[in-house]
Amino acid sequence: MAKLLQPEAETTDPRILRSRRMLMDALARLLMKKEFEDVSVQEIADEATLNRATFYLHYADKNALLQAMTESRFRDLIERRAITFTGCKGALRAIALGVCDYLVESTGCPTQLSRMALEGSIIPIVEDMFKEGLAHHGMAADADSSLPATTAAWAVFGAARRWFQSPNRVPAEEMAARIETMVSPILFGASQ
Amino acid sequence: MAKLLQPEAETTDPRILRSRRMLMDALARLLMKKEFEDVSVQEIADEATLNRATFYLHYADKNALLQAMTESRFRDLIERRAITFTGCKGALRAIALGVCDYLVESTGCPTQLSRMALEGSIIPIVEDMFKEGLAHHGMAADADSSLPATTAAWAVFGAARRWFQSPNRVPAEEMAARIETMVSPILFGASQ
DNA sequence: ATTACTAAACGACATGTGTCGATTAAAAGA
DNA sequence: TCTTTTAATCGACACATGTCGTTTAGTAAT
Repeated sequence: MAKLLQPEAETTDPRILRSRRMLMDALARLLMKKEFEDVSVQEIADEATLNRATFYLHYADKNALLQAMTESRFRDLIERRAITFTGCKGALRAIALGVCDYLVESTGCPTQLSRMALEGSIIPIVEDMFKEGLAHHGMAADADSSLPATTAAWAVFGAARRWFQSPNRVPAEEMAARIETMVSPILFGASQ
Repeated sequence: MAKLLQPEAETTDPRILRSRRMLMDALARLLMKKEFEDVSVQEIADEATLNRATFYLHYADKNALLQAMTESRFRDLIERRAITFTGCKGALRAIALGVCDYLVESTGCPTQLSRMALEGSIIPIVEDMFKEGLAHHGMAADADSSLPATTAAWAVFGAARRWFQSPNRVPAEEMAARIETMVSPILFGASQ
């Protein structure tokens, strides 16, 4: 495993940003035609009109690209909706709805999801939002407050994933409400 | 992807059982020396004193073997403790403790866990236990009762995983109790 | 014991993976 | 403008992956 270029987005070099954007876009385009497992690094590089070696300057393998792409696009969706977890229940529902909608609009076929490791990119983001919200709400952001954040994030993702893969889906809004009901005791305590 | 032999354990042919057992044991031995990512199918086959092609008769790739091994060993642990989810809170705590202990005793180094997809094998088992328990408890095992089971399973695994990766772990028993407190409203409703 | 069945072994193949060193070219500062 | 820096390209390499057809040998039933 050779070292990559700038670890994350912490760069302003237009060449780096351009290459990463093109790789993500290329993968997104390929995923509309075939399954992730059947996409090779060579194909991604070709689709992005980049050399295969350039791919490895940025990502360790195609899974790392998938992770980065998922993270970037999920962040976009959250930002587009201007969701901030203020620590209220409504925000929890909005986040759950965001996860549901993201799965629908990003993953063509539900069967694909099972083989893709999206949890690694989505859950940490949701977790951070919960942590921020709980900190804003007065609770200190120590290890005690971050355990519920982690647990709630996994619960939300697991529920949304299950919903997305179920044959007859109820509307996303209804699912988000049910997730809120189930998950809010984790964050706010069983009393509320 | 060629088709494999008997889909799962539904075989009595001693040759098949022997090969699978040897492959799982070989992988377990190799994981004590190096990371999963650095283990090749050839190494696994050599360690198991089997031909590499024989590996592919049983598993699609090394991830599939890891999944099968994890599932088998986690089931063993549950069975050894004779845990049955009767629908009571105590059973939930026992299951949470089982997941915590499994992570400790099966995964050498916590950093390995992040790159391994164990959730795919552990969560479904926990989920099934929850479903069974809820059904026993009178609730019908329809889609409505299985959503909490899924959600709770993800929550338990996420919390246990976080605990396992944290630097200064509290005792597993204490963690199991905290998981029980957080997760039980998902299964039993926020009222109880 | 003979037979039918089929898992395991073996060698070989095309393709994909990850890395390397050397070269070219684009970005940014003097 | 010139210079420095470093990303991108290119060809090549050793190795891993997944599959195939054939042969060997273990299993189970007659």
